[in-house]
Amino acid sequence: MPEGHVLHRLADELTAGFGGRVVAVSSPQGRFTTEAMMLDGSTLVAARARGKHLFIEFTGERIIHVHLGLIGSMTLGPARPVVGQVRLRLATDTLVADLRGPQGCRLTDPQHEAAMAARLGPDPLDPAADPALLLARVRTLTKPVGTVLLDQAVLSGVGNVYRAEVLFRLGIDPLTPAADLPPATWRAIWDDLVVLMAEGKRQGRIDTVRPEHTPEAMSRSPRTDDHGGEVYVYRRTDEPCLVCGTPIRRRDLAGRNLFWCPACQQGH
DNA sequence: CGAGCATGGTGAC
DNA sequence: TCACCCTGCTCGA
Repeated sequence: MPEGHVLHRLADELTAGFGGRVVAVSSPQGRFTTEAMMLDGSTLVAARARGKHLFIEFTGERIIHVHLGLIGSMTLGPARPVVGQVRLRLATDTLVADLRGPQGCRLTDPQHEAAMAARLGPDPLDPAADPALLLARVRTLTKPVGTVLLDQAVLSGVGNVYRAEVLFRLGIDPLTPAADLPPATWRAIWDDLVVLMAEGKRQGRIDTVRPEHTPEAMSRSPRTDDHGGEVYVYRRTDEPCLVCGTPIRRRDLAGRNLFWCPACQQGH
């Protein structure tokens, strides 16, 4: 369930719970045993997120690079027995972090982290990110905006939910060629993502509906989807648009399900 | 209880 | 473009 907000939240939790502490590192499942043994008993310095990548730094410039992929998860909680397949466990006397089903988990170094960071576009959750890099990049791209938003080299941290929701909120047709959108529109996309993703990080869920369209305001039932948030179009195929009532549509774009309102999203 | 699917990305072809 | 990674949930039989 990971878009960028999940990784940034996780990085903060790891730093708060394990930063400056001696950490027991293990790999109950066995796929990371060699690396875990080298780190076991080391002090965790800090954890950082860059887009959807997570970097957990230990003393001696040793860094665990984690990518959760589609199905991976990392959960923090009180000390408890290992249940199921745990690729990596970080533990103190009172706190445990279990990594399950990640796409990637490897021991690397600062050079590798820097190289990875260099391949990523600006991250709306990075306070130091420069949206000018995004604007310069998209000026030459003819692919649809709905495709470009998922390209981590152009913009990092955005996933399939934020893609659909930010395009709806700004009334943009997802198939509009990226370069056809005026710079001001791309700037508006960036600004909206900064707000939405910061809120997503803070709440631990994705909420994108404006106050006037909330379940309370519209006397409708709250949404109970996997990510738990209130959204306009994501996974609402054939349901009425919360703004105009037109059935929400779905199609494949960039290998992922795209959801949009054909009536509200005609502009660019 | 099995099939299908999912907020993601890689690598083979 | 597709198989695959590998987990957890939902849905239909």
